[in-house]
Amino acid sequence: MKAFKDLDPLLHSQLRLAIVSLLLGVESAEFVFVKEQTGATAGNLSVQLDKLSKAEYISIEKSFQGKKPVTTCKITKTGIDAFERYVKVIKQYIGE
Amino acid sequence: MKAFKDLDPLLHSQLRLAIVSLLLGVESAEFVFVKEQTGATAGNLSVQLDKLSKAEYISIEKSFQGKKPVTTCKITKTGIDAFERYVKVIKQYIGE
DNA sequence: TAATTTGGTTTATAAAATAAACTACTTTAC
DNA sequence: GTAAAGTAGTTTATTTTATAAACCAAATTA
Repeated sequence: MKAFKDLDPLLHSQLRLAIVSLLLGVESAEFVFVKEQTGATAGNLSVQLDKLSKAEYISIEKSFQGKKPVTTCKITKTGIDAFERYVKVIKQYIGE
Repeated sequence: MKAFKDLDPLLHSQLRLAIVSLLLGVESAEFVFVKEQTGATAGNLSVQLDKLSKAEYISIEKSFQGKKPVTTCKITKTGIDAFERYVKVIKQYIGE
């Protein structure tokens, strides 16, 4: 049974998957960097980071670097676990 | 660069991905079978099959088995190619 | 000091998923 | 034979998501 609901809908989104995948490879990343790497618009990115943050898949810290506001994102344990589950399911789909 | 738009949006949908993945493993499949395997509602399935069919990722044939209408789905070359591209991209995301 | 850039957020619009209602039969029960 | 229930879907309406556009505040540059 390939129940389509098995794929975590929070991760199964073009942009959110790219974000989480990116964050997995780094200690943390700033808003602007994530924006550049994913090619997302700032608005879209802001919304999706918020969703991931509310689910506690990532943590977000706001600070200042000199006078510039800096938004720093970091994946959480919850996020890593969810991603690993997602990978297991998607692998069944792509037959690996 | 993990541009989030690289993931074919037609395939990057919970249900449509499940459908295409399922069809890849069989010669062809009937509506009711796909519905059972994916756990989709008939309405949702009807809509998504239509989209895949319009993009020519699958072909749909309607016939009768005795007196019952039967909708038979089959993946096309276009669908297989699109799926293979999708797999390449998603693998970059899940780090394989 | 007026435009431009930076780093975002908020709000509006477009697209997708889902559910509900409906169609067109067929089968079963009375 | 006819009323109720089942099968195999489609169509339409509603809700949820994704995306884009508009906006804001502060800083920088011309």
